Amino acid sequence: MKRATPPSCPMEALLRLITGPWTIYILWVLSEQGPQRFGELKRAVPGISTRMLTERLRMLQRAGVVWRKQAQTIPPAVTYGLTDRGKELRSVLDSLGEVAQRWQAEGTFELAPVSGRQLNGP
Amino acid sequence: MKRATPPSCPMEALLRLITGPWTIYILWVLSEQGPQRFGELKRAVPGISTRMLTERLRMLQRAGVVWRKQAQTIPPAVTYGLTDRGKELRSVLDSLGEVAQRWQAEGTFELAPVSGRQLNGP
DNA sequence: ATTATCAGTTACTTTTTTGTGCCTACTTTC
DNA sequence: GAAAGTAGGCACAAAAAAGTAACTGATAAT
Repeated sequence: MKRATPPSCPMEALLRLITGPWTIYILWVLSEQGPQRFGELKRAVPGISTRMLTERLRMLQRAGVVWRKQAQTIPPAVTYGLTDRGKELRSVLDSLGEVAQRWQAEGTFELAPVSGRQLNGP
Repeated sequence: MKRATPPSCPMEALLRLITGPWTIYILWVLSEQGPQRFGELKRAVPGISTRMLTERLRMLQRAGVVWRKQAQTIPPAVTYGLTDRGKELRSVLDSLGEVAQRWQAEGTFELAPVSGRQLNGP
């Protein structure tokens, strides 16, 4: 049956963006290591499949968070990087990571997902 | 086959927590409206199923973000609320919402999920 | 001459997640 | 005396997400 679609929230889009497996990992690599080519990125995010990487990048691109530059050479060379918007996002991730680390340091943060999906992040 | 499990990230647990449908919505209601009983909460989060609400609350509870007080009356009365840790999380959500609203105001933030799961938030 | 590289795309399969409906057991209300 | 509310639990089915493998097309290297 259809999935319930409750009223939308100002954060919904943003969360839909950074949510989902690999996404933050990708953003992280991109902001730490700078613009990368597809293959580099794939190697930098160990375990990700081509399909997933493509999909996530397309999503981030559509959201205007990541740019894509394609050189019409053979073989093709495609480079991805963070847009200005993407860098704004980075600051959010930083503050998120801050709390995460604080909690981790306190050590009391146990997390046994019941039905939580895998997140796959760095 | 098994899902790929790449190296873990300091933010993984935190993201796994606030990720997933309804979760932020629930946290939001709890922090805006204060402690609530199960039924109230369910009505405050329109469209959520009993199963989902229970599951999310259990998860948040295990993470120490939400407390649960059960009155052994008949019928039973169970109340949920944010712990101190949960309130810390709130500040993160606030800053997240800040960026979200800014982007929304700019209007350039389009988001057509390719294979993004539903997030279901307020 | 076969193979590898690049950046994907497509189709197919499996795994995970979510919704639905039915049940509890007692009390208060219509 | 039947119905509704309370806080869920359980089993089953549907839907969505992610993995896998095979394919693209031209070139460069072995």
